[in-house]
Amino acid sequence: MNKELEKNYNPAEIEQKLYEKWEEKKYFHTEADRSKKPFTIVMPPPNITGQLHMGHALDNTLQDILIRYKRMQGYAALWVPGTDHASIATEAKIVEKMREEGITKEDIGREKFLERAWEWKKQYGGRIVAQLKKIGSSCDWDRERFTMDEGCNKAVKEVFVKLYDKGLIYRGERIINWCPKCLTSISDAEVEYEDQAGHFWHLRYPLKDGSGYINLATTRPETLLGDTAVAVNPKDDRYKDMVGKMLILPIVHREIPIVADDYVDMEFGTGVVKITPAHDPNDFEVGLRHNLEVINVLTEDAKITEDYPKYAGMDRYEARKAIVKDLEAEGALVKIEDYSHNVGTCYRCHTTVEPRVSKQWFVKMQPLAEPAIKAVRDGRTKFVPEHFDKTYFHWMESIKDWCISRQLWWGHQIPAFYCDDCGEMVVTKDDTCKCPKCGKEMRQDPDTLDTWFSSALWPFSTLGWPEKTEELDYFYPTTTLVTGYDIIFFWVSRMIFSGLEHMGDVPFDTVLIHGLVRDSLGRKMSKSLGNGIDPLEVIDKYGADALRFTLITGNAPGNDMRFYWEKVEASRNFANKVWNASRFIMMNMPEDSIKEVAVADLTDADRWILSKANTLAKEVTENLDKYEIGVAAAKLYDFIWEEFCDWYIEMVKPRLYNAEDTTRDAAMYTLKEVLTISLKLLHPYMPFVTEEIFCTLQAKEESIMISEWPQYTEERNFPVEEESVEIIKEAVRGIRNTRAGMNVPPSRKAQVYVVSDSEKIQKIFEDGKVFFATLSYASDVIIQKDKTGISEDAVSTVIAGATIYMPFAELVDIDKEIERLKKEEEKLNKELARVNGMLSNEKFISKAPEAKINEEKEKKAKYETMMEQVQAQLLHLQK
RNA sequence: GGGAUCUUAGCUCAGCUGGGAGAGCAUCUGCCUUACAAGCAGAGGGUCACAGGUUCGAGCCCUGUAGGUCCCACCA
Repeated sequence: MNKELEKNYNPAEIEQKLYEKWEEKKYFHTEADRSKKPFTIVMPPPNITGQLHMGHALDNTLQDILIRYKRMQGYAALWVPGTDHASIATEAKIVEKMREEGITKEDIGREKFLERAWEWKKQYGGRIVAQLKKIGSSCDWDRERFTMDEGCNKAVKEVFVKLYDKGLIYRGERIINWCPKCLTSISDAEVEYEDQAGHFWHLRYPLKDGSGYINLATTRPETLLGDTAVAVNPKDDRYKDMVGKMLILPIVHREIPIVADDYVDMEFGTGVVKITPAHDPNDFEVGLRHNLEVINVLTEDAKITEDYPKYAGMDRYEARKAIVKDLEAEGALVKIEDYSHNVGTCYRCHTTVEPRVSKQWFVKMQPLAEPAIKAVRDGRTKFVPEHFDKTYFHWMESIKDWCISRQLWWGHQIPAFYCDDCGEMVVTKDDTCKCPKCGKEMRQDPDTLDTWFSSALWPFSTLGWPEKTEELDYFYPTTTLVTGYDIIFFWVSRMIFSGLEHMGDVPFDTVLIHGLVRDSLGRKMSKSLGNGIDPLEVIDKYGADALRFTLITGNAPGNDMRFYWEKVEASRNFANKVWNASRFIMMNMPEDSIKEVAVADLTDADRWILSKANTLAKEVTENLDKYEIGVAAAKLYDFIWEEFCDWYIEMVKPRLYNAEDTTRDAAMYTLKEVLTISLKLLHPYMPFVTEEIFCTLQAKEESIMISEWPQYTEERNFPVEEESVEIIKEAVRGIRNTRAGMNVPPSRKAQVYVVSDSEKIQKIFEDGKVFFATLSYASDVIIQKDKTGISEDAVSTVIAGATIYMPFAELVDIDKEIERLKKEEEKLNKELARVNGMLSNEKFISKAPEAKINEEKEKKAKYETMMEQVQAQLLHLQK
């Protein structure tokens, strides 16, 4: 024994050390190298306010697996990391912190506020980066970016000015979604709808001429203050005569008209809608069509304005109560109904959003969306799983203009300047601007841009755009984008149209979509529920490899998964299995290096496992190329644990323990070879254990990270040997089964007779005698062509072409043995019935592919011989 | 209202282009066999939601039904 590993794998001690080594050696750094093919991933930038959660852990594990795999395959594999300034989230946190100190934004002013924000960034921006390192992310930290760094700022301005000049960015007074808590506009995508229990207040508005009333219902009585009309459907006979008449608005006692508009659904309610253009997007549209006045009744924090002294200063819900009370007093309230409806809330703070008319900046979406839809339709960008393209199309096809201005300070300030004297406006990349008309210093628009405006440029801004860099030329378009389905709208779609618009090409070939990590009850992990599991805690307890493996196994792309500690434990056990198999191999490794062994000197068992490993390399590679990451992981798990550890290592033990064995070198060679292949294939999934073992095993090599990815080769394909070993495995399983059924402990060895008249089978067992004996707990293996000399009461097991007998000294329970054989007979009968059914079906014979037919014929022959053997044995025992 | 997706063992989930139902955990029975008890050898357990259809053949493809999850949508 020359190299020693501890009995159990202890990740804590190893991970930190290895990560530091990798960073030091610059393995993560990638240059544009024309002799290689590029493989590029840009990391979805986590928010600087954020802490690593399971979503990040999953997202980054997937990316790291792909990057490590491609790097080993010899690609110039670049993974660009970075963080997002997250304007609204960060600003909210800073404001909150200031509130605790008793100060407001306005108290300190924009400049001082931004100083605080940068301070915050300095303090917390690094936190998430450190956490990403903990899970083993092999990103190129030399290229780390920030959405508000100099380069990104430049890109943002460039894009803004370019789109403005093309007429694709405009400023206008529109009704937008306003968050009364964050005090900013938000885009349509940032509104989350939730069902809320509310009421339907049925009101009646009197006609001015005193000829009666019109009944209508509303969920928001307080907006009545801003009503400037009532609308009915033009086809509605009930109200035909009333169109054009005037109503007296209750409480306010303003005269408002009855207008006819198609928007009104005759079937719904009374078929009458009150129109409040300032506080409802549909009403706004109706207002535009009928030239109605827009009366704003709410302040920016959703309180009634000074225009209505009785309610001034009340927030919208207080005002609602007061107004309902007054309506009742005035006799305008008909009835109140319970009603559940969909209410828009702010995706950040979940305050009910208030539609509000204001002057904002917008991106004109139609011209940008069209090529973006086409790009995905043409397959220039593919979603995995594919069906997410439907989500994308649906959104893109019904997209409205994107409100990009925010009434926030933390972010990219809009590069538009106004002249306070003459009202001139200039959009420019310059930091300051003089009025082209009157020469006066202009004032920059105080608003900032939506956070997603800068992240939309991420795939090219991080590579140097708008400069023409070598990186941009070489690494763009990026290869794969890995992200959750929850941000297809926010981010993926915007990157696609931005890439097409500014780079003239899609930003990535493939979008790999993953689901959410939920708790063990299937609930979303959330702060408010307190059910979140900290990935760092998992790493501390079980290691990063175990966490990574847990997150990607047993899960198909795009599907949500549940987090179970038991699953982490199973993954940890797997890491430990790999560790111990390696430990075993190294314990038996000779001091001097292992000899190269010629193929001719390999035993069937060696060829069998080499062949299996060879196939594994092929399959894992194919699976990874198809983004079937979980499937590949399962294959690795099965191969390493079952084939390699439970079978091959056990097969090889007698050869290792016997110094005289002439095939000892071949065994050592094969063990090391298969272990190395396994480690390499496993490395993208479990980078730490594999590196630690690899460096001990392959003393001459620097790191598994930069070693070569195993490739399938014809020379390692041994179908004949595979078949032979599988026959012996079948015999071993039969023997173990028989023994277990009789409760014979492994320590109780027995003679094992292999009886077969097939020379081929005799030879297989002759060649595999050494390991067959160990695996079947045999004291001795005797191979012969008939039953000569085998005790009458020997128990048996049947495989195709051979019957295996185990005479035990003591009496065995004959009845039990008969019962077991009968069960066997029954099973074979069923199989034969199935095969015969197929083969006697004329249509099957005429239509099924020939290979399939032959396969079934072979099975039939096999079952028939087995059946004969079982029946012979039964007959013998029943005598 | 539209769309997506799911329904497979007690639980959580895999199942690639249609060709004899799998894993992990749990349960049961034996084993401290000198790599690993975080282990080894066995066992039990499934009308693949339901109903049709296509096919020689369906967990997989098509249609419908039921239930769950999610997304989108202006029904006041």
